[in-house]
Amino acid sequence: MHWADVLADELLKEEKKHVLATGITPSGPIHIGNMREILTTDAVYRCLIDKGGDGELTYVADDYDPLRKVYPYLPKSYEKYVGMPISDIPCPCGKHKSYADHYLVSFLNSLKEIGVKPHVYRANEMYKNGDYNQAIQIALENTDKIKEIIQKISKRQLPKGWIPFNVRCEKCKKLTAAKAVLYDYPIIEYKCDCGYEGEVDITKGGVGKLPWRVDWPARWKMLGVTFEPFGKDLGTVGGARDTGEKIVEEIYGYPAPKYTVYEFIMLKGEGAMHSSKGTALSAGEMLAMTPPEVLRFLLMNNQPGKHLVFDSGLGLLNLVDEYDKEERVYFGKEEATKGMKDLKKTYELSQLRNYPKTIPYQLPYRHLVTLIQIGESWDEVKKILLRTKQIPKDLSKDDENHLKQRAEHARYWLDNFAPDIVKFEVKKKLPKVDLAKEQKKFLLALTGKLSSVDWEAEDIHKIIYDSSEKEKIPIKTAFKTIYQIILGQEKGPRAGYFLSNLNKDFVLERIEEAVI
RNA sequence: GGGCUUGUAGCUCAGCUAGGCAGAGCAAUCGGCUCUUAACCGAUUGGCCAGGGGUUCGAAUCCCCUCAAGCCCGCCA
Repeated sequence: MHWADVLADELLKEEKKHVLATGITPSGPIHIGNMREILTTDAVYRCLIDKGGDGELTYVADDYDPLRKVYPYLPKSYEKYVGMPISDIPCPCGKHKSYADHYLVSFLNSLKEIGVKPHVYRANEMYKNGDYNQAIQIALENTDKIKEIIQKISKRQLPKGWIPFNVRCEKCKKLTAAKAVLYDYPIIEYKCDCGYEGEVDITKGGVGKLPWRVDWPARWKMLGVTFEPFGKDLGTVGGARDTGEKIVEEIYGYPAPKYTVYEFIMLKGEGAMHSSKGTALSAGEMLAMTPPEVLRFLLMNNQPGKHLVFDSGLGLLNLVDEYDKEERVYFGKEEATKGMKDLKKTYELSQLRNYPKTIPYQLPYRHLVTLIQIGESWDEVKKILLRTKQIPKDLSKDDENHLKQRAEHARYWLDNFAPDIVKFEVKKKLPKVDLAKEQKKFLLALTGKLSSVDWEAEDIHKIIYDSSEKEKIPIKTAFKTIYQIILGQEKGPRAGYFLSNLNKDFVLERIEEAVI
């Protein structure tokens, strides 16, 4: 059984409306590791609905969290904002409503692109609307109990006078600097490090925030959360999950949600991704270089507890191939190889929305990578594909869009991540090369045969061999010569296919020019 | 110190959430066609399933112990 089905079954033991929650703090670029949380939950959600359950997928952006420090990717001037809620800090690029939105908006766009549609909550609005007021009041009434729970389970000593609420100083706007002096419902008197002394009324929204270890359980109760996964960093004994479980049950009188712990995603060669350390690829970038169904496939095909290595180099091509193979097997075009697990479910969960009824038109991705380096626009690529009969004339609109979309991803990958070995450029003019006599002889033989041949990959391929044999030139030199005069480099894509995708007259003229 | 995950062919891994013949891909070797850019096709080789114990008619699979590796926690979230 697919892991998502196992989790969904677990939830279905209780017949009620399930709230499947995810939450991420948009304090930096949101990366694919964070995306795993959402896609994992989305998978369970889909399985739940498939099985006839009732559920909702939610995403809480904790944008009321204070900025912890000036991250490496921030200007030094942000020093003055440290401690303020990230929804109250100006946007680094100036185009968004706030610092939080700067990262959140692009992540929400990525979610849309990858086919996830959660109900989005913003913590700053929930606090300011007063949604948290009751939870805050209950927390403050139970200060001693909460303190005891946290101290006992996390083995952490909390300071004297600690209360489960961080007041936001009215003067310096920081959540991290004010110390409560006295609590007398509904007023908290406080003294801030900035020198200000004041009081806030907790029945008014947005005057402060519950600390994380209390905020989380409060939110479970408030939203009726029944399932929420979390990363392995939070899964540790004595961590927020442990204290949260106790707090939600004993203070808020609500059962702790079910969960799964998910592993991190490593970037090949760079270790785990951390938004704060800058070793992260943003979800946006990852999606720009990877077709969305393929990215989903990567996560759906692996249990959440398995750590993944994302290879933004050549490994990406293999991943796409693997997906395409899965697709062929799903539609019965190919035998399953042993080891393909939960093939049907995995494929279906990889789809953005509706499952296709017939197999989408497939073009080998590696070949597409070559083609888009020959044709500058999709129209040109399409022309080549039609001319060489690599796609049928009556290709459906959906299939064309699918290919076009893949071409865009491949293009982004080539421009930003692909290793040089797969890159080339068809030079508009003959590159400067000193050809040896034997190379010219080979070209002469080649051009004579090429001019009279059908412009087919196999035939061209054969002619290259014939010519090299006839002129007694090593085949390696023959290929090298072709690449030199067309690409200005010594290696290139498989010659037969490559040339057949170029215009015949162009190739003949180029050879002629080179021989002179 | 604690937690999680992993350990299966030379490499990367599936099989573990139904206990029932040990599996794939790549590499290697041989052949086809002098074969380019992780692209061809066919065949062959390759394993004490980390080690030990237990449960069972039967264990890679379930339980316990040991060893090794990776990551996380022991600031904040």
